[in-house]
Amino acid sequence: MGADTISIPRAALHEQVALRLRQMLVENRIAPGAKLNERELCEVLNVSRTPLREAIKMLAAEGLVELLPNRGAIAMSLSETDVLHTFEVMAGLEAQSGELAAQRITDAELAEIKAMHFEMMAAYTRRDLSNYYRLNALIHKAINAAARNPVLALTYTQVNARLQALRFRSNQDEEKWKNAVREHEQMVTALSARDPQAMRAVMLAHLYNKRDVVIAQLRHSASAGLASASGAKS
Amino acid sequence: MGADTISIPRAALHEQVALRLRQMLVENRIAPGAKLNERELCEVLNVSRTPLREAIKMLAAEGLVELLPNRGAIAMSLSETDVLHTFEVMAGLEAQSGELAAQRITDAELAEIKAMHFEMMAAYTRRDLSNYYRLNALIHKAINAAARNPVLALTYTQVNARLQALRFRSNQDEEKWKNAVREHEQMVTALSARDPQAMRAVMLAHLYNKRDVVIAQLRHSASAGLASASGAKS
DNA sequence: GACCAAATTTTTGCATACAAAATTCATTTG
DNA sequence: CAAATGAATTTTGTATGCAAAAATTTGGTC
Repeated sequence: MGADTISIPRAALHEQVALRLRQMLVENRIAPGAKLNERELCEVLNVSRTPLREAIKMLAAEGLVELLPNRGAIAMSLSETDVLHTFEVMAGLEAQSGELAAQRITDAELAEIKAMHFEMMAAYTRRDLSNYYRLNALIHKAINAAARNPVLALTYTQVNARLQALRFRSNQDEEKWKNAVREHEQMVTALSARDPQAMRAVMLAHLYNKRDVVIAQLRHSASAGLASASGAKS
Repeated sequence: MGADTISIPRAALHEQVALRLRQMLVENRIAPGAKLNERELCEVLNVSRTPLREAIKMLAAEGLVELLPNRGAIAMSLSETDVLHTFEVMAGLEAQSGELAAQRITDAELAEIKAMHFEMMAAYTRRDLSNYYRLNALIHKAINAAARNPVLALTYTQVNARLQALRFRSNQDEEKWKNAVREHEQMVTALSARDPQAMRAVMLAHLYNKRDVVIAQLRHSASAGLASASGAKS
């Protein structure tokens, strides 16, 4: 995708608005199921309704908000079933991404991934959750890049966007974390061996474990008394 | 304006506009790489610029048009590389869809797919291309439905939308067609046996063969002298 | 005759205005 | 007092108007 000409003057207002709305949704500054009031958002973002509405339509196409006829838009809210479905797709995409990466990765890319892996191990050893997550995301991004398929990368990004909202920084339990780390080691091994099938298997297992962690946390935080205003449909 | 508004317009205008634009793009009534002139489209569709622009933003998020800053939108055009990448993703999605379908399909769904398969075989025997394609699409849709994952189905639809424009005029050669039919038979077999791995393998092979057919036709029609205004960047 | 520059026309982008629908609130009635 | 109904307000949906940017034409110069 175009990381090319970053024109200084100004980048399309509706694009900026879409960007900020995405942030607000992902950071849960707009609660799932909450209505997106145009007048309020106009004031907050200091734009008129036209670019705001155009941005909302884009987010709707991305699946981040839902359009209700004559009733505006509401922030998407994921039921547990939705999360399961989304992870199922993510697992397939990551598996393919890993499979392709094992076929196409360059020595330089592999070296960089190994380096990041060691950094991540350091963060893990220190129980430095913040850096662990940062490096984790970077590694997955690097694997994606090594797959050399921009359509796959875009699809991955779009599907992943849905899950970003429930990516809480809370620490997972020790054993699950240990498993995740071991899976990352297996990734490096499979990539080094250029073994697509091994890579696919590791990625699948990794994503399904991630799914279990998220689901467990969902259930936990749901029972933790937070007013579950989940409109959960679909 | 507004003397005779054609239909019963009380159903989200921008949605209707998006639908019609999608049709026009998929049917190549708007050439790949061509500029989408707002004033013209407003007249053709009998709407003002606001809902038209909202629809265009949706199509941009779907990847069907490309937004150029201060220069409007152009119809997406796929380079051969883009087509290869897209088919790669489609193959992964269909493979997963088939795999899941083999695990989850009901007897009733399977029976219906078998019935459609026989109908398709009839169309094949008669060399009735139109009905063959119709039934082919229905079968793939049914497999998707049997996978019981709406997120997967949506992702599939979105990625597939890009290829619809190409798949329009594709009469394949006899041998390739025979292969496709054999693969469809293998699908029915794998589904009947509830064999996810076999299903995955068949779907992968099927999609990659489809890819080859499309690429071959692309090259053929490209050399056939039509001045292809390929913009194609990604 | 060709190439370049300035002015005009188009076209896009954003803001505002108007209309229809939905929500809210008050009044009324059983 | 509660429920229902209808008016007032808010909110969404669409059209139009205005400013800036791009495309096009026109005029001039070499």
